[in-house]
Amino acid sequence: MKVTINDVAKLAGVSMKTVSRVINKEPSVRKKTYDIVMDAVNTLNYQPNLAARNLAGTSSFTVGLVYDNPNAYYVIDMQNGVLSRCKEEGYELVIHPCNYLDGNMEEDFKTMIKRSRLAGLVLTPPLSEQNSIIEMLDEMGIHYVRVLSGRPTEEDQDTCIYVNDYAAAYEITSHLLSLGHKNIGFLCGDKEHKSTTERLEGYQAALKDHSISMNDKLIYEGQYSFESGVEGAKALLGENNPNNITALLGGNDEMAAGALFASRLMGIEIPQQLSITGFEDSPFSRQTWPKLTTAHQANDVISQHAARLLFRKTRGARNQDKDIITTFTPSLVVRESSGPTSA
Amino acid sequence: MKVTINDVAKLAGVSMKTVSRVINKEPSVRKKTYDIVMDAVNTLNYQPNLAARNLAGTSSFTVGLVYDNPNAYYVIDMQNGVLSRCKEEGYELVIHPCNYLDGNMEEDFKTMIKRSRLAGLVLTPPLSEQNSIIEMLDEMGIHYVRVLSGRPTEEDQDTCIYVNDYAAAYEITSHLLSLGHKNIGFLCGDKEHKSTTERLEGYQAALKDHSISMNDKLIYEGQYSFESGVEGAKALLGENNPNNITALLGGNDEMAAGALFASRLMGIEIPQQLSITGFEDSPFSRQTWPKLTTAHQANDVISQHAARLLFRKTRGARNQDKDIITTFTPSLVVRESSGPTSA
DNA sequence: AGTTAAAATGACAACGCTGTCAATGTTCTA
DNA sequence: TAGAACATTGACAGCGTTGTCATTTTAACT
Repeated sequence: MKVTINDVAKLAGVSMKTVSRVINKEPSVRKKTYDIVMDAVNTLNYQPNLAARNLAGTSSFTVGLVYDNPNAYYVIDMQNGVLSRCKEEGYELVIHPCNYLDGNMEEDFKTMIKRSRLAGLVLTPPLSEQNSIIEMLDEMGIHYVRVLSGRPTEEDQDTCIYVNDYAAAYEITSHLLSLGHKNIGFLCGDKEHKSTTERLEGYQAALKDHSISMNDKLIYEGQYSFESGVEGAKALLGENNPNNITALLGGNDEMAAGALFASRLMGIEIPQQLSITGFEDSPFSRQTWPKLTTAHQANDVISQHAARLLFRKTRGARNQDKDIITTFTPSLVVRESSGPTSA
Repeated sequence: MKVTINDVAKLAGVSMKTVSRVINKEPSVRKKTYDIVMDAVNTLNYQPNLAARNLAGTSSFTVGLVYDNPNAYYVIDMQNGVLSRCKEEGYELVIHPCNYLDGNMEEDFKTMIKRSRLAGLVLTPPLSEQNSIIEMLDEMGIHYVRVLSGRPTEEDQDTCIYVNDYAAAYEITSHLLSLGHKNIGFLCGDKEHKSTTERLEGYQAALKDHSISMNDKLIYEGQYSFESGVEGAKALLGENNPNNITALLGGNDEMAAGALFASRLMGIEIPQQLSITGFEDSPFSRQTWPKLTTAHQANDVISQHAARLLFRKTRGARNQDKDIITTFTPSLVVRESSGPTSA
């Protein structure tokens, strides 16, 4: 029933070690031998045992995905992306949700790493921005790849995948400007997050390029949550909309949905009286009324590339994956929540 | 740097095997010895190596979570529940998203199982309902626990966790009835799913108990998706609401949100002209306008118990966890989407 | 063909743990 | 208090791989 490397070796008439070489795609195996072994592998439907591989080898076949993002859609997409690569490469995925508020995160990490020696980690924002964590990992000598909000100017192209929120925010803002909006509010996330400042800067740059002066009163800092979107919209639009805002940029889809909700409460018609945009294009940007104009972020693709980058690092020479994209720019998706100014 | 069982044994002045006994909580270790060993474990901060354990032992320390549910919130909750138990018990979790449409699911399963021998699987609906899968697992001799929609009448209390959708649907329907609604529509999911038929029966039972006759025209079969919720609401309410429906039961929160969306399109005020209810209490039932009345389903708790049940099976005598709940009934949460009939 | 270097393969000991079974200690019985 | 019965511990092999290093085969030269 259970097929081991020995069974394959016997059937192929070679040594155990040669089979090992074949399944690890090591060089210096004659083509002919390779084929014979692969035939045996296929006939027996052999699957190398992960535990044995992890135990015996210097490198491991387990990668970890670490996240502290409360957004379920985001997490699932990241998981699926990494998982799809893992499957192809014969790796196993260990997921590690965590909470930056928990003081013992460091301990937690160490435990995880001791228990199953890891090939490396994929870190997702906002946790991937925490320098203390990066330092710890460096100290421990753990490989990792970070998914970060940022612009391709930087050069850690070996350990980072960038999501260019700046450019995306610029594009969304430009979209609103082209619809005639002048007073555009921004419901941004927590400023601790890099994505927030990136998106904010993109927004500001677009305004500047259209010669529109900045107004801090149009910016509300929330926490990327639905609730804070509600609060933000109320704060910016309340008391008869003193700043005459005609469009609202949501820091993400949830905040935009919150703004939509608040608009309903205040009797504001969307998009006739107010345009609202989201960010991320999570499924629920299509499940609001009206559907949200947003920036599509291909999280599954992003995480696939993160995994590929990790594998490239991990396996050094054996794997020189060249087509890894390290910068992604979310792209504008126009739906019903944005429209021309009525004025 | 790397602490092994041998280091602990040396420090404690006992044999490797005794340390093994302690960390596995085997009986027949003298209290005094146990304490000495545990002291050594703590001083060295020892973490048993999972790969070695899996390789050497007859039982494994890896459990799998299998799902084919597209609902991200649901999946995350299930993951977190199982994960929290795994952490406590020193197990590792391997997640396995899959697609029942894929023909090669069986192969996929086998591969996963061969690669890392598993202690067992937690199966979630609707995949947990597929008899072919259960048979396959039985054949392969793999332990599993199924999370299923159903009522506690059945007796597989050793391998199943039931979610009593029947009772929950009964409760929601009763809620609507008590608000004065007589013509209550039902936007149900795919009838292939057990949850659909359970919810449908609960709805029908409630109507019956209130002496309201059934009307098939009030039932629309969708696919538990937002889109099908939109379609269903249009179908039932279109052409001037021929059946004079005043309340709509959504098969889940997404369908309810779809119905909400459709109502907007049709100019129907919620809840003044129409009450709409969801099912599951996923985060987005709080992110619609108005917020959804729904049935709260504690998915994380459910999956924790599923994991506990699996561990009990797996470890036989060593673990006689007695407080495992095997039946959960989602409970009514009243929000703004339901109200009294205007009539 | 004879030599040498390089490429391809194999033998065997790890990896860190658990299972088996034998060897001790301990407690109880008569 | 001897002897049996049981509780506690330890020695050692083996889980299925990979790393190391020795050996054989092939290719590349004179």
